[in-house]
Amino acid sequence: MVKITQPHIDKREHLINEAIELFAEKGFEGTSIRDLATRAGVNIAMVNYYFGSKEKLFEAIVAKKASHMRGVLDIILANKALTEIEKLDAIIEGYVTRFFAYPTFHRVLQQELLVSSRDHMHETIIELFIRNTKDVVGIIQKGIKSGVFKKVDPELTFASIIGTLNQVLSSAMMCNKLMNKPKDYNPYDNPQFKKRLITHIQCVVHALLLK
Amino acid sequence: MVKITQPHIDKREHLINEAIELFAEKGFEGTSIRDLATRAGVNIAMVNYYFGSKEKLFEAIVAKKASHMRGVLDIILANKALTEIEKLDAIIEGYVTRFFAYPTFHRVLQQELLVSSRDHMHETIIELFIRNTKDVVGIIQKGIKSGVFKKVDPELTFASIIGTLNQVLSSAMMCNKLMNKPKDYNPYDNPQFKKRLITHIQCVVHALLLK
DNA sequence: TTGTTTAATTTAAACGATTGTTTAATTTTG
DNA sequence: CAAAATTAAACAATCGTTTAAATTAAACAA
Repeated sequence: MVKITQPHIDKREHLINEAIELFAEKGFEGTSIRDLATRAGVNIAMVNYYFGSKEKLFEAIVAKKASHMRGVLDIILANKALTEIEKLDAIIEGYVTRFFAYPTFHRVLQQELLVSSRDHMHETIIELFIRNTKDVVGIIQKGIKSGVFKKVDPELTFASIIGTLNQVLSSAMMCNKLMNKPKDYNPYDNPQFKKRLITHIQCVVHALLLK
Repeated sequence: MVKITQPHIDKREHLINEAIELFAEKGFEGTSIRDLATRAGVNIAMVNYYFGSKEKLFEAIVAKKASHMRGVLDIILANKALTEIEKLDAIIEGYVTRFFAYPTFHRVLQQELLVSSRDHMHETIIELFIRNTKDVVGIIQKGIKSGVFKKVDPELTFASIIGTLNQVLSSAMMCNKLMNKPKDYNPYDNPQFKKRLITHIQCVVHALLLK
């Protein structure tokens, strides 16, 4: 007898992945559990069975995926062989690579940053951002103190890095219009576009910081 | 006899303004018409009476407020006395001023850019962005051709300008944490912070473009 | 001004549909 | 056989919207 349903190794993970796609497209409130259950091919009750509630599913999503950039940052920060500007270059590449690998997830995070009604979730995401911000700001400040960097605004410089990336990530349709690609094209699958973005942000940081 | 209700010159406008605040805080789907009616001090039926539907209320919001930057851009573009870099500086100041004057409205727009489920609304907002993008990109390309600007990526340069601004705008709580302000502080009311942001973005553009 | 008529506004109540969640029975698994 | 997973069905609550009656405002003739 042939199995009709896919052999999901971990149904929890499958639900999380499908939820990210739906949340990114329709938003958290705009996505119903029935939408999700249908799309994931499971019963309506399974979401509450696995996660307890819709909101806890959201927390599970954040808990599972949001801390990845921490590891990347820690490795770069611990690398004594890198100069400050090389660290920043590596961080930029790390961010773009990560965001391009999971564009829908980071769209969900951005949505939650904009919507402040789910207080706990909002603060959790901000905490993550703040820690990363302080690390990058620290590198910039160190470079300024040692005289390698010009005296810029460290916090807003990081805002420019992440902001540029988020701007590109916020709407695929907009990217496609600007690149004359068809409407349903996925710009985040395009390695040339990814390279172009990395180069641009690095250029911005170089121009702003290096004397 | 004293009037109990406030003398709203235009109830339509009052509803729009309250809706912007609620949509910015809770999102479009996260805001119920009952929420809005209660907050605005009107009956539940009034939203549909004035706008026809919740979605048309949203369209009314966009139609009323979204085209303002066009006028600002047109004036700057038509000013023959300005050099390219002066135009860009003026555009940056215009954008920051506008966004700081109506931070909640622009948060609503950003949300709608992230959520692509309401197709018509999504495209409308993108059209507005695209037009403005093309104008700014045009200035940068002109500067590059005449040899005044370095050969940068014009589209992504605009993404950096708007992206930096949107990043700052996306969460007041984050701004406050970075500036060591209390949780309920409104950073967009702070003229020094506004000046700081204008200066930073202009610095970025100068560093990136000027030889 | 006056009273009358018509239109615009506002209201409370109800509409059906959909929401997240729970239940209790059933099937699958180890 | 016991535990875990899955199901269909129902739960109360809330959603956007509509209705039909009540109120207010505007228009107009006398």
